[in-house]
Amino acid sequence: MSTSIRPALRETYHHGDLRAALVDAALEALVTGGEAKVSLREVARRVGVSPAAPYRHFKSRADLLAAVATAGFVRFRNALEDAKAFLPESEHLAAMGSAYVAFARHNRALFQLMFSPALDKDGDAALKAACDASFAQLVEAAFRERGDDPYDTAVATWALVHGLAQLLNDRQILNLDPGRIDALVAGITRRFVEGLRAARR
Amino acid sequence: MSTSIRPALRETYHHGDLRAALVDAALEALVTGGEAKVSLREVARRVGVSPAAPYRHFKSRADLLAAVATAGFVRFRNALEDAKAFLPESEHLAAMGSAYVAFARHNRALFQLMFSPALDKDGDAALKAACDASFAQLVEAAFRERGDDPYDTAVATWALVHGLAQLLNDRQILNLDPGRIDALVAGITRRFVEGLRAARR
DNA sequence: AGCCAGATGTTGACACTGTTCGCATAGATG
DNA sequence: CATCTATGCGAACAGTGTCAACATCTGGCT
Repeated sequence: MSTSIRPALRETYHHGDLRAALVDAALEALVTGGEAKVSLREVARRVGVSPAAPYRHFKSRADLLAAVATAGFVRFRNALEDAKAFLPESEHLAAMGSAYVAFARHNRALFQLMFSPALDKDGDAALKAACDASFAQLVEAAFRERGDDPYDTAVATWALVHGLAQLLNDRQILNLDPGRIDALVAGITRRFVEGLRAARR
Repeated sequence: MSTSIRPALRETYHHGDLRAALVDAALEALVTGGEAKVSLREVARRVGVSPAAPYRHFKSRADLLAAVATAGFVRFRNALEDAKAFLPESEHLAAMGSAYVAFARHNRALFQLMFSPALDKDGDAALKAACDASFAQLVEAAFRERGDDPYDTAVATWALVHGLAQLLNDRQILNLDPGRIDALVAGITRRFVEGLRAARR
């Protein structure tokens, strides 16, 4: 999984694939210490390289974070896709809703970063593409559910699961045992989808 | 409005109400430059005080941010309360939903800070209290709407508006002219509430 | 009134960060 | 082989959070 080849000391002057190694190290730092812990120097240190070396691959700290977020959106997209596979279309939206929240809960710091206001999505084409690819699936499923009013339906669904993910991650909702969270999320998204169908004309 | 009395130079050794002035300055810096711009030194500079002075009133930078967020939640609570005033109970939930999103849009940086994962809500009693007070109203209105299933209803409503606010603020939803956003939000929350009623047994 | 204790603000310092510069080296290319 | 370019190094700058020691003010006691 890790692209970092030489952990602390390396004998070759050039690293081989420093860029990927830096992103990996940043992801690790992100998981263990949160976004604040991801500093260029810290990441360089982990890879065993000089403090200025990352600048050959990233314009700035924000640029490194954007690369990490991009990697996150790729995983995110895959998670959403996996969720709906082998399921009838009628269950796609609910399944992806649950998967959306599950991803956020299992990748807390990464999810936070992916939706951090510090990221400049318009300035980074790769990031924007990875991000849009994730949501395209959600929108598509929403369209199948309510072709008569696809835009509002997509936005509402997206907002619901995104809000759930956000509130759970910020520990805003925690007066319940962790085991019941999955049931709660599944119940809410399911009921929401049923509500959509009931309102269909 | 501002508690800062002496803008740049002051003749008295003591400030008078430095704590409030610092919070005000931080709020200003937050609005103009985002959370990253809010540094203890910068804020001290704005108030015209030495770099270490803030430490007499705040344990750390995080502590100052928590104070700003607390002030934000007080405003937030008032905004929600104002929204439902002079309206029949049947419209409370929808009105507060719109107000929730409106507040987020009109106080972008502040809203981001209020829900920033960097804030330690459990560690700051005042912050937690101000935060809980805001949501208590939402929960109460949700309870009136669906007394048979209040918890899930409250969570779902909260998640929906929070997600909308978040997505709008992160410019995730922007393929529409600004004038129509209000209508979109109002439409979605209203339809959501109607869905709740239709599903009531 | 006069004095003292505590609260409040100042100065100076340390470690850490992002970022940039010029230099060194390795690998590819002719 | 010589050279060119990409990549890594080292030193330096300004800016930051944070702390400790010192200075000054203010309220309450006698």
